[in-house]
Amino acid sequence: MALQLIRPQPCTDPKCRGQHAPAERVALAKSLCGTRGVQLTELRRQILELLWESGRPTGAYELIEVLKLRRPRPVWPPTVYRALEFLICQGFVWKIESRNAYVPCAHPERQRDCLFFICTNCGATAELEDLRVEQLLAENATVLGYRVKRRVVEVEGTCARCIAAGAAGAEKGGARWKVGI
Amino acid sequence: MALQLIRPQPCTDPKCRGQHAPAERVALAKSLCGTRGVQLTELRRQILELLWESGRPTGAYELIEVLKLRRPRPVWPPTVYRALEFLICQGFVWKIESRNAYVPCAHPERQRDCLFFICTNCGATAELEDLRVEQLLAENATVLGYRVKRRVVEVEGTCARCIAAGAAGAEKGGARWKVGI
DNA sequence: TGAGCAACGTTATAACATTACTTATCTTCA
DNA sequence: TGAAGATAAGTAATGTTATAACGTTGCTCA
Repeated sequence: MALQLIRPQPCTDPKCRGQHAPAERVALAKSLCGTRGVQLTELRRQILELLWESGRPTGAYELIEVLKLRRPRPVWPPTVYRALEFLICQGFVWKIESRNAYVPCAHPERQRDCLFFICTNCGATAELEDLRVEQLLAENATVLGYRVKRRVVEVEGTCARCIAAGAAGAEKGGARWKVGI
Repeated sequence: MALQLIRPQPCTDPKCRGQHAPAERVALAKSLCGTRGVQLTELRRQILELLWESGRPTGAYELIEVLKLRRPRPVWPPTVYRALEFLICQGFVWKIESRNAYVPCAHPERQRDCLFFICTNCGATAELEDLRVEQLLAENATVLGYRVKRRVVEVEGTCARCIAAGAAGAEKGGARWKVGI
């Protein structure tokens, strides 16, 4: 059951102009798991790959659909949610709270909270770090007396491609998986 | 069916050290609705009041429970979601995306995106504006070529009171409504 | 050889949200 | 007055997202 559509994707972090192939990112995750003494099992690997292939925030139930087609036996929600929890804990995946959907993390080796820019038209998601934002949030937290655990920064808008295409509410989809074989 | 527990709450925006009573905030909403030519109906007003009373992000189904007790006839999800949509559109309520829950807006007259600091222990939520954060996000959006529509900034942590109380995962609740009469 | 553990399977259900259609209420103007 | 239109709310059903609770598998290691 070979995977389809493994192709490079531009890294959306301006600090990293390179290109990342999903396979390469999955290999990095595998390697980090080795270092950390945890397992990137087949299911976990498969979910991480699917997220890389998708190219947009993807819901758990969408993943379940695809996994049902690609795996010998059907997969149920708790299984997928457990795998997602693992991937999130290890820093390989982010949850986009404003969409109840998941995206792969471009730089799991970094382990910092990121900002996300999400195109409401095509779903394209850009992930980046900005320490200045983190600093401002920390500063505000101090003023309020809060001890920070997690930052959720999600900016919804329209991406450059969709602006160029004049799209401001036309299509809704985004990438789709080639399923089967 | 008079409301209980209408008491002042500290404004969590450092730019505004005053105290806001829920009743006063509801009156402001009423007045703004008048100006805008829209109606703050009984149901909408009641939901806004409940959110002010609650003192923490409150889910739609929790509101439904209370409304079922306080209103002559039961209330169903679409009714509440419609009212919430109205309140959000008018800037009287925010949705906390990371919790699928709702909080009243301390300054509906302002109409800007806010930052939220949410205590994972007691639910206390601080709302504030920081133009510097907005600017940084705008700057990043420009670099990425995104046109910004909405910002979601939610910082999870522990509030000063819970830190002082040594609580780092004990209770889970927060304010509760006095229901009835 | 069976205790301990991590991962996954399975059923059921909780929690959050929307669709589609109906009914009520209010306004306005012929 | 009362018909037409607009706005809001009622209701049943359903869709979507997430977790609880318990069982099974397969591996490791004493």
